[in-house]
Amino acid sequence: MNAGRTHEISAPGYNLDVTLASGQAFRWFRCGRDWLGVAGNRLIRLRQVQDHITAELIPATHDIGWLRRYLQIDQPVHDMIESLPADDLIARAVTHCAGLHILKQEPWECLASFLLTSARQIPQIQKTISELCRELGPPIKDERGDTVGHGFPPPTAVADAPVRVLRRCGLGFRAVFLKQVAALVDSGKLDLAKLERLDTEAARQKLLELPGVGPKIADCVLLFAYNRYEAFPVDTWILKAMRIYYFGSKPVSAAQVREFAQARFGRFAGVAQQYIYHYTRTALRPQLDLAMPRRRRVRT
DNA sequence: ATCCAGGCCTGCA
DNA sequence: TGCAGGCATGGA
Repeated sequence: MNAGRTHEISAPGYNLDVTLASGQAFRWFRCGRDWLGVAGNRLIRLRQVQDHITAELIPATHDIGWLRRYLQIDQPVHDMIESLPADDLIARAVTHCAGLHILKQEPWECLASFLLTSARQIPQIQKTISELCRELGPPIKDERGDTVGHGFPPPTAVADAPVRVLRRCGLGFRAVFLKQVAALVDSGKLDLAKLERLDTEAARQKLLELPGVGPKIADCVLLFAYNRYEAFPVDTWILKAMRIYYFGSKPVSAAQVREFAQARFGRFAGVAQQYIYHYTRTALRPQLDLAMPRRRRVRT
């Protein structure tokens, strides 16, 4: 083993699989028992065995404090969950996703990534982001100088890229939004570090001013980059599940569901959201298709 | 072929 | 304020 290349992290109560598979971050891929991904401009291989996570990093480093922080190893999710109402949906989700943690991602990457999520499926999002990084991201080199991956492109790189290049990565209509937001960050008109100091509602308003960012994406950034655990993103899956479990399948709006969740789940609503989201997508999906079948075209 | 995807923006009532 | 249609692109 090269010095600084592999590390052992004690992580009792942590479930790496559900955490990385739950659609918070889009640069992780399961590789047998391992997870392979890029974070902090390093290629990282992670494997959990019982209460320990092994991390292999390229380039090597002795400082894994930032990785602990990214994974939120010390996050007291158990205590947060205890504070949630123990109703049927929460109980099922918490059991199904035991050990799921909320990551703490770099704000620019998180914002840019979720800008690309609208009206797309997760595998497609992953593919697009991979393309974007390969096209515009800084190369990651191993000790022999070979390129083994790419970091996430900084705002400057995206702001300077022609829309045509972004489109080539598969961004579609989101290309213009991403370029505009990148320019705002690059110029300093949007200071993502400063959002950390604002209260959640003020930060949310700032995010909502951005082109292509609405309530759902803003809440994702608040939750996954700034760890504002009260933020409750309402996507199509959350909407379906919440309608069924709390509204008797009535077609309530996303805004109504969000208001309801804020009141019911309180300061850890976002944690509840991620558990419900992953549970719904993995365990509940077939039942949902049954409960709300796709509309068939009516023949005339 | 048609619908939908971790939505958002615009235009119209 | 609320809602339908449009937006690029690809998978089911």
